[in-house]
Amino acid sequence: MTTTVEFINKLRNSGLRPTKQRIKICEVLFNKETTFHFTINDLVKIIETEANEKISLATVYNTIHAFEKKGYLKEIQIDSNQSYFDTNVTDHHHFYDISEKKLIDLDEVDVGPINIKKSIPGKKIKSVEVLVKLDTDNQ
Amino acid sequence: MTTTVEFINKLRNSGLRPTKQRIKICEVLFNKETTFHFTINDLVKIIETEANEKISLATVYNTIHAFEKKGYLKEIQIDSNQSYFDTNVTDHHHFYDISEKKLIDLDEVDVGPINIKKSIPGKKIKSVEVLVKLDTDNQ
DNA sequence: AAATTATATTAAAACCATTCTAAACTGTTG
DNA sequence: CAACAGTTTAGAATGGTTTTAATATAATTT
Repeated sequence: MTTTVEFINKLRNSGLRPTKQRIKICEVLFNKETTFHFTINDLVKIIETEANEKISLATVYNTIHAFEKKGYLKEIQIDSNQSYFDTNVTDHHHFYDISEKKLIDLDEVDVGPINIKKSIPGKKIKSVEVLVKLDTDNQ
Repeated sequence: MTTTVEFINKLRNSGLRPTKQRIKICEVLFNKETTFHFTINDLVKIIETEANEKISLATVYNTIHAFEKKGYLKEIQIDSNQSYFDTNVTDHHHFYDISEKKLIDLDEVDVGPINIKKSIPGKKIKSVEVLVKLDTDNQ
């Protein structure tokens, strides 16, 4: 449980003005028991229902991108035309359930270490992402 | 080197009518020394310059999706708003060079086996994709 | 606490990759 | 060759995301 004041400080410390909209989005994203995955559309709906408020789409996009840049969110890319975001910013991989269009976290131990043996001169590895696609198992 | 007749047979055998456009796209995609990665935009440009022909965008999309469904192409998803395709349909992973927006193949041996230790009831693993993002290495 | 400045929000328009539409065209089959 | 089913096409539509430029709000200065 994080208080509004703590979100305000967190925002200010990151150089983001603690506006009403940003605080609301913080509360919606970072006051959950567990981390979760969402699309922008999901988030807008959550804000409308859970918080019974309306934040313009542009602001939602701006805020999410600002939070991502600050490292409070991670973007995950799937074979889809929309972006998924994850409030779990620790290093981990994902299942993607194709039929339900849902992401499921994989712990580091579920995948094991991945050691990339090839390297490209002048380039360094920024991230290693594993995406495991799941299908319905009809025997 | 594959002849036009061979492409015609390949198409017919897959239940795809060998139209002028599909044959041309086969030649552009599958008559190269090596496999490669491309976007729809890349492909349209290649057709226009290399083959000096014009195929409507809708046809290019239709054909690429048909080829993908038949297993002649693989789609690769990157943190981008456009799809990449790969003429290399063997099991392999990728580097993604962020600054150059280019994909580079990783052989199976460059990554090693990945053993997913978690499973979801009623779901089976359809694919395991590793994407290694590369940044410029300025020491 | 008012005035000033800098930043954020907003609705609506623009953007752009992709898909759809429906009319014209082409390969196939008998 | 006629008839049919599948294919191509230009242009319109779609939908997620970004831009615009006017308005509002937070921070800073006076």
